[in-house]
Amino acid sequence: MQVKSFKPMMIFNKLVSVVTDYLNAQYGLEIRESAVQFQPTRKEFEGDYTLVVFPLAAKVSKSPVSFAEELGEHMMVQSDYVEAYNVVKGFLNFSLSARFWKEILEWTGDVGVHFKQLDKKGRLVLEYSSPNTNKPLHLGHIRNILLGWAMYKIKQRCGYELIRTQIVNDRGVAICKSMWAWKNCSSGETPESSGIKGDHLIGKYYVIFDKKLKEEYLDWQKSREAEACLKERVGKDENAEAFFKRFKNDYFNEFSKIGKEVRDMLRKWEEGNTEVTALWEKMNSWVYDGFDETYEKLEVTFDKTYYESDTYKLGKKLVEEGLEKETFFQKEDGSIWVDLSDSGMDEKLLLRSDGTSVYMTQDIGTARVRYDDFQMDEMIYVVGNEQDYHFKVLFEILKRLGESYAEGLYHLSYGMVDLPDGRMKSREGNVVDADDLIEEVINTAAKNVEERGDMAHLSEENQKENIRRIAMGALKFHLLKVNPKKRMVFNPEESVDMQGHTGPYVQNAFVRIQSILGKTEEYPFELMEDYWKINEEERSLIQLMLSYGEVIVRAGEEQDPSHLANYLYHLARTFHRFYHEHRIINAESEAAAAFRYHLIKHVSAYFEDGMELLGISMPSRM
RNA sequence: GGCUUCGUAGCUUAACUGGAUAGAGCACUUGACUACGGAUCAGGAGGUUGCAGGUUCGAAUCCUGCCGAAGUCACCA
Repeated sequence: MQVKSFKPMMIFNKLVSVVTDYLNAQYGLEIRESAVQFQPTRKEFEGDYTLVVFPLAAKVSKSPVSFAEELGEHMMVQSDYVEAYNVVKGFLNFSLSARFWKEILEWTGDVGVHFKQLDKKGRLVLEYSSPNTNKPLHLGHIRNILLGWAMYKIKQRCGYELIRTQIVNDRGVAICKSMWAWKNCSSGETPESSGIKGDHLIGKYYVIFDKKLKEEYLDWQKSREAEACLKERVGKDENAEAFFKRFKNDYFNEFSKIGKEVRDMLRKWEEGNTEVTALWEKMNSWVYDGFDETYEKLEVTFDKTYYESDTYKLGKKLVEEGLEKETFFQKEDGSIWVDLSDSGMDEKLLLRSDGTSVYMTQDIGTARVRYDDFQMDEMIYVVGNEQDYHFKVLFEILKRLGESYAEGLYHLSYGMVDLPDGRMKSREGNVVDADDLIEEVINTAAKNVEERGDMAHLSEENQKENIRRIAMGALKFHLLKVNPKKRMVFNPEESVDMQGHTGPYVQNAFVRIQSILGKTEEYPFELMEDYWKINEEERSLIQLMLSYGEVIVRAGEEQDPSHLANYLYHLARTFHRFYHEHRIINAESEAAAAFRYHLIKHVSAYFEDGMELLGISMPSRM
C-alpha cells in the first residue's frame, strides 16, 4: 500500500477510457467519456459496477449480450482492478478486486479529497430569508431558511465564494396596520413590559388590527351606504354574504375609517413624518430582536441584511433610467411599464401613476445594490414557488437592463408547506409558529432522553446541548430530506420522530462509531494488508464514500440538498447493517479489525461532514 | 379561462435524468441483546406509478388526450 499519491478517480476514468479507447480502435467510434456511465450494481446481481451496453451495442450493430461479453473480456485483460464480470441481458456487471477497495478506503480518509479538483467558481450572493416585519416567522420561513443554509454550505464546498443575505420587507401597508393597532389599542406595552418576544408582540397587534377592521366592517354592512354599494356592485348569482366576503379589501380601501387612517400613516411615512418614522423604527427594532433570536435557534447567520425601505429608491431611479433608454414605456396616466409579450410574458407595472413603487421596483433596486456591494457573478433567491412568475419577470427585466450578472440569476423555488388539514392561513390562526415548533421538538427530545437515561452521567449543560442537537437534527432533516421543489405536507408529529428515516438515525450511527472507537486501540493502516475477504457490507460502505463528491456536486448543481440527506440516510443504514453483521472489536483477525477500524473512522467523518453541510451538528451521546 | 407545477403502498416519500424484479420510513405484524449502544437489525404484509393511447430492446420518467390538485395571472407584498 505504498501508493500514497494514488487518485482513485483516475481508476474510474481509466476504466471508462478502456471502454472508449476500445470502441475507437475497433469500431472507429468517438464516444464522449460522460456517455459511458458506470452505475452501482443492483443488489440482486453479482458485481460492483454495471455498464449498460444497449446504447453502445446499437451503435456498432451487435447484439447487446455478445457485445457486453466482448467488452467484459477486454476490461478483464486491460485493467488489473477488474476481477470478474458477468452479463445479464445487456448489462455488463463487473467486480473489482480487494486491492481496489483498500486503495479507495485509504483515499477516502480525508473528506476534502473529493473537492480538491473542483474549479474555483465565482462569487455568489444568496438571499435566503425575506421576512415581513408585521408577523413572526413560521414553518414556511423555516423551510426557506434551512434550504438556504444548506445551499450556502454546499455551494461553498463546490468552490463558490458565498455572500449570505436577507431582505427585510419593512415597508408598506401591513406594517402600518400593526402600528395603527399598537397606537390605538395598547397602553404602550413593549417587549420588556409585557415579556413578549418582539416579533410576536407586533404579530399580536397585527391580529388585533384585523379584528378591529372586521368589527367595523360588520357594522358598516348594516348601513345605508353598504346597502347602496351592494345594490350597485353585486354580481349576478351572488348573494349578499358572498359579496361582502369578496368585497373586504375594497371596503378597506374605499370606505373604512381605520383603513383611511392606516393609509394616511403610510403616506406620512413616505413623506418622512418624524412621529410616524419614530414609531416605525421603534416597532421594527422589536421585530428584528425577535427574528435574531429565532435565527440563532436555527443556527444561521447573514453577512448582510438589506431593507426594502432603502432599496426601493434605487429601484425607482433604475426604472426611470430604463424609461429613458426605452426599455420601458409610459402610459398616459404616468405609470411606467415593461412589455414582455415578445418573451411570452405580459406587460408588467413598474411604477404606479402616482410615482410610488411596487414590489418589482424594489427587487430591481435590491439586485443593483447587491452588485454595487459585492460584484457577484451569480445570485440565488430562495423564495417560495408562489413567486415563480415574479422572478421570471424580474430576471427578464434585469437582462434587458443589461445588468452584468443577469445571466447568473436563479430562483430556488420551493414548494409550499401545507398542514395535514390544508394550507397555512395566518388570518385564521392556522399557522405553525417557528419558535413554538422549535420548543416542541426540543421538549420531545428531552422526554426521549429522559426515558432512556443514557445521558444521566453528563453535566446538565452537556445534556441540554445534546438534546438540542438531536431535536434540531430531527427537525432539519425532516424538512431537508424532501425535494425542495415539491409541495410538502408537514405533519408535526412526524417532524419529531427520531426513528427510521430521520436525522437522529444518522446521528445515532455517528455516536455509535465514536463509542466503538473509544473502546478500541488504534491500528496502523498497514495492518490491514492481510485482509482480503472484504464482505458485501464493507464494500457498500466504501462504494458509498467514493460517491460522496458526486452527491455534493449534484446537490449543488440541482440546488437540492435532499440528495445529500438521502445519501446520509443510506450510508447510515448501510453502516447499521454492517454493524450487526460483523464484529469490529474482536474481529476474526487482526487484519480485519484494522480494516474495520479505519472503515468506520472514515465513515463517521462523512456523517459529520455531510450533516454539517445540512446545518446539523452531532451529539456526543444520545 | 390562460400560463406554470404536480398526481408513486393507508400516510410521508426515493428512483443516479430512458435501464434490470419501482426502493425506503411511519403505521400494522413476526422475530433478534450472557459479544463493540435496541434511537438498531432481520423477516411478513402492503403498488395496474391518476386514466387511456403513443414512441422503443426497455417508460414512474419522453409525446398526445382526458381526470384531479396546487400556484399564478393586482397601480398587494
